[in-house]
Amino acid sequence: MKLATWNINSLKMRLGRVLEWLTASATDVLCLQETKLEDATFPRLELEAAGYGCVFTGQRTYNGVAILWRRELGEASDVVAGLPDFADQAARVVAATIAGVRVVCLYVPNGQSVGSDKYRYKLDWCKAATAYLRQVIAAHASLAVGGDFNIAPEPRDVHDPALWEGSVLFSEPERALFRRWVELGLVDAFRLFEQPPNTFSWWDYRMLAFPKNHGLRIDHVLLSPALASTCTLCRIDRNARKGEKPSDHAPVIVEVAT
DNA sequence: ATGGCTGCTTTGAGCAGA
Repeated sequence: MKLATWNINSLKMRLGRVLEWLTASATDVLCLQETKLEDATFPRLELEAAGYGCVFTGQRTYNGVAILWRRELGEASDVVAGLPDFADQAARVVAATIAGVRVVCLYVPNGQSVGSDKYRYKLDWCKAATAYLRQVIAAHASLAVGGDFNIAPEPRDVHDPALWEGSVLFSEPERALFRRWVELGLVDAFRLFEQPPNTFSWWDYRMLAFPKNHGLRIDHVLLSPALASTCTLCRIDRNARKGEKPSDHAPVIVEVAT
């Protein structure tokens, strides 16, 4: 199974790009973040016509997550939206079981700046996510968590770690929360393999960040130990950041056996 | 060349993203 995660920064703007990329990359399951669509306007029929099933939870303007999959894989089961035990107005989590794999799609809050109310919300949200992931790990041996985590785990995930030290996306409390998820048993699929240095998943639209490769690796696929033991590839498709009207994020792709 | 923000919103300046 090829499974990927991609913050698409408006699915309305980029549905065509998503469909082209799904076909070209032969992706089986895709987690999307920042769809920015209410459920009533989600392009379910277009996706089904193209051969993909979808589950989603969304809202106007902000947030919104979805999981798409090739319909040959069958139906999704046990669809759950949101974090249990966390009152959240934002649509940031959706989960489903597809072809025997529990797939959790996350959009972690950005946090805006260290010390802000939004940063506090990010830390609280991540603590609730930790409790949720602990439950999901206990219930599902075959688990993939794909998402925009808005956390760069290590200095090598940041183009200029000295510049970013202490900033939102790379502050120590955020990195500590990411380590908690690894301590629960989740495996950062990207680090299972030797990777080209300076591989990132997000580049600011401003300041020529992409051509200068001034990026961060903040989008991740975390795997349960059983699924990680079958993982044969993890890479970031930098090419998807090119061309007309790209998202500011590139997809992260894994291959696992099911 | 991959190029100097983008998408969204009570349509137009301000917010949010990261």
